[in-house]
Amino acid sequence: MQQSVSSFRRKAVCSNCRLRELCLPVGLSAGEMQRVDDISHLKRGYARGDYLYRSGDKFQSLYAIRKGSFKTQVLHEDGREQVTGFQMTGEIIGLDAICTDHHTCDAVAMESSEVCELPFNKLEALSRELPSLQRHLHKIMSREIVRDQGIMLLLGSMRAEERLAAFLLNLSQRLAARGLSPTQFQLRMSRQEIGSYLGLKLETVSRAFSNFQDNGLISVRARAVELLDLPGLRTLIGKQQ
Amino acid sequence: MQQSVSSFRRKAVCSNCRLRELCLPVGLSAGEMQRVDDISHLKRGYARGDYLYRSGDKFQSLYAIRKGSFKTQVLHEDGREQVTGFQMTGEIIGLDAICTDHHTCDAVAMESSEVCELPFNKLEALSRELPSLQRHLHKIMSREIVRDQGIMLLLGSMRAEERLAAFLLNLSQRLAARGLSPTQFQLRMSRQEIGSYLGLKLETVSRAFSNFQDNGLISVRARAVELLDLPGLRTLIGKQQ
DNA sequence: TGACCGGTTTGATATATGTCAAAATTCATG
DNA sequence: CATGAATTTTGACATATATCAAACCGGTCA
Repeated sequence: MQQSVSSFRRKAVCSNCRLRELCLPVGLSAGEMQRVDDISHLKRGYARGDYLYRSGDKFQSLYAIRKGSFKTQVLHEDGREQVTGFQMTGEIIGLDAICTDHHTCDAVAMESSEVCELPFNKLEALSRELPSLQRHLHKIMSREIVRDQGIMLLLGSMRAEERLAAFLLNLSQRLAARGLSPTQFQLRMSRQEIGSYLGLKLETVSRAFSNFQDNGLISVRARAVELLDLPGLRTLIGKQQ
Repeated sequence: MQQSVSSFRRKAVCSNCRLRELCLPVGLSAGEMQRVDDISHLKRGYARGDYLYRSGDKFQSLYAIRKGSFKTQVLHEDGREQVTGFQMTGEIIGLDAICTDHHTCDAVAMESSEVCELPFNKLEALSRELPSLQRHLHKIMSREIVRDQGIMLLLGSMRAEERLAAFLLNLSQRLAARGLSPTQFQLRMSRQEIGSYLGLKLETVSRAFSNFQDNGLISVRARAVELLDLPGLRTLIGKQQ
């Protein structure tokens, strides 16, 4: 299942993977962009539940999500597992694996998805030639560190409803950045997965959703969410105790 | 206070900052090592409480801790602050700032400390020339991402005593890697700071310490800690509920 | 040495979230 | 459209951790 995926290489065609719009939007000339395209190749046909990679897999490539979305999760020895992130179109996935040459988490498709595979050796070689690519790669890695710190803050010092509000606002902002509706969307993940990500039990997540709805902040039916009061959600965050 | 620090440049002297032993232990020839030394310079005289950098400061350099230890902390708008890490000798600090060109957290000395400043532009230029340096830099950034994911797991799914056990074992392991006693050491941080890092209140941290002591796992008096039963501490982690 | 002062420990109590269980809803399938 | 499985919601109750408060300790400075 994991490998039931067709893989194309179209050396000649620019924006093979639409990297331009996706993950490398800055500072590269058309010619430089072409060279990144040349080393990347498209992988299509990931269905909900398919693994992009598994914890322990040999590290070869980074992946730019071209369509769809993935979740990443780490498994503790004792069976506990935790979702460490939800990634959507345009985001880069696989950075965790560089340090050990093996992936440290699973990446699982949450819907029908496509990715651009970026062989890391080639990406490194190219970034030695192209300083702006090099800098961009560093920024992507740094952004991941900052993102993780934000989640640490969330997990370490926010209460349940603050966490959910922060989560919804973050989703909203990322959708907006992609030109999608920032107030009306379909969640791709279950209450269980949201809870795992936010360090909460699924019942707590569900109650927080209901509570937001009762207070007119959102409208929610199963996975269909509408954010009715963005400022209201924002002020929720930071309410100590 | 922050800038009451003397800064030396010793171009000619190799291992200016003992980078060899510190943070770049692999894959570089002596000559290559020398070139890293050449771009770095030592900054000494940080006392407990001194800032290495503050959130918002312009990003210029990474820092390799040469002596002593630092904590990093992020501040939420509403005044909440959270410790995101404790860094000790040989560790690299400042990676968060690359993505925005500004630091996103404070770095504060926890004791008398020294660092090697590594101007990032020069480090990037050099790593374009030296593939093994480039790879090493990527590994350092990736390791930080993996470390953060571990903390997310800790904050998201461990209970108070598991968190403290994980914290103590992590300290122990890092001390061992530096040839220091892994079972007997002086904590550099307060219960408050440990609590902030672990997402707990200081009283909860204190109770967990006492509890470990009552169970013969550790011996603790204020900041002096002795780990008496490492396997016991390890089995503590993973005890669901 | 003594007296402070910040940090730490301990106790009593409150509360947010977890747990368990059942009902309700949504989704997939034939 | 009907059936059943999976997910979500809701309720009652349990519990881990937070909160508040007081006592205790250890290092610092006169």
